[in-house]
Amino acid sequence: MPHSAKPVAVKESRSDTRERLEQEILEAAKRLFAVRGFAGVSLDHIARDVGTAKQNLLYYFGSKEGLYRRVLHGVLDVWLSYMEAITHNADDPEMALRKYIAGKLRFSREHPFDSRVYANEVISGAPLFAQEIRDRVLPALQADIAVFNRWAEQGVCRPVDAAHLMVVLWASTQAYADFASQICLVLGKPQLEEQDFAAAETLLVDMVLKTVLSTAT
Amino acid sequence: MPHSAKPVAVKESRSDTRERLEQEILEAAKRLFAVRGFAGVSLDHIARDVGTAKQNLLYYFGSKEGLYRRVLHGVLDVWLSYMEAITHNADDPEMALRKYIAGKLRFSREHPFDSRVYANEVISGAPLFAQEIRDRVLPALQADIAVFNRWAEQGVCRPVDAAHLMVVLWASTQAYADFASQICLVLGKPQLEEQDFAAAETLLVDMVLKTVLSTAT
DNA sequence: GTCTATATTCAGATAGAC
DNA sequence: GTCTATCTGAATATAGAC
Repeated sequence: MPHSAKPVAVKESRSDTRERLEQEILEAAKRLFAVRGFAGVSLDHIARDVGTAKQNLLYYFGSKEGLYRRVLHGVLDVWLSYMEAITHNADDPEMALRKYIAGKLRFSREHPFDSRVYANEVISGAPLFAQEIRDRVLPALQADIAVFNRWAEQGVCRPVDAAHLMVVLWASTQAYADFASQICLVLGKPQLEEQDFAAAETLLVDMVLKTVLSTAT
Repeated sequence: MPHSAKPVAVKESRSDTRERLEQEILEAAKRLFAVRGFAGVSLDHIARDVGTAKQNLLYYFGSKEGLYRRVLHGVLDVWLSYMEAITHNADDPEMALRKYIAGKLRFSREHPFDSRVYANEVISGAPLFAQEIRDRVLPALQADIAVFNRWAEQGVCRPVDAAHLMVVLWASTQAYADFASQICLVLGKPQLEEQDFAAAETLLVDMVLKTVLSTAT
């Protein structure tokens, strides 16, 4: 590219490069934090993974904790984007539940590292994450629970303990990311395949619909 | 105690002291590893917690990894002791499932740190634990799955995907230990109480029995 | 068996040249 | 903005006195 290119274009190109490198760093950090936890990963570790020096990570993110917070923030963005099925289908319980389960399992399949970073943080008592969970996750969960309760009032579904049902759905679907290594051992295969997620979805949908929609009280 | 006490008694008393201190160290290490992970805890940390010096931990356990392995081994002992409900009630599906769910929830309630150490290790891909899981956990799980399949053959329960049902049970019950901090946020209380575990048990038993025992195919 | 002292490695973070 | 060099603290582990 000739040096006569417009300064604006050059500037954008440079900031694009920086943007891309930042994203690469965040992705690598996510993968490593997911497996070894915050304390188990060094900046050197991450830097080598993306082919740069740890000083650059500090230049970009200020500190290791700063980098980790950025990772957490991105994880939560992804996490929340898969959470909207229930409130977006509030007029059709069966559809809402089917889509919610399918979406959460897709999250586990497509973003296993995000799921594990989240799990690690929650297991630790969410020391850095608590406020963000309170501000962003809790409202989403409570909206879902409110929808369940409305369904029960309207008589379109059985009165269930919505909070605990959410725990079951949440734990069962995320297990296919967080505890994949053990599920693989049980299934006797090196890694989970599409059919395993399909089988999980069939079972979970069956269980939940039987519980929530059955006519018997 | 006079010095004329029998040497054997003295010896036993001393090894008892050592035994007790070792147990104290293992308990403290378990609590800390559960929350901060293997890399997130230093020997100093653990030593201060039990009121001794880190050199003693090294004297007792050889290395940090040695201590961690001992913790893992103990965790697995506890974990397995709560797993026997299904094979011990193989002639009564409803009883077996009720007892299994109740037992796993009791494990989460009574041994939350064991559960979290186990979870941390599995999320990391069980680098130190894989062999022991293969040798001790897998046979137990496969025995449970075999019982399910036998029930289906005998027609006393619906043909379910037993492996995935185990995942749901396992994940849902352990969530009440591993993800307690988030469940507390959702329930709006500082910590889980007996009634929360009771509500979880009611819902899970309801879901599983509806799925496994309902007459419709 | 327990304590003091220390060797050694490695981490996060900073300073300064370019 | 990126690199080399370095500071500082902390961690595992060992040696040796008592």
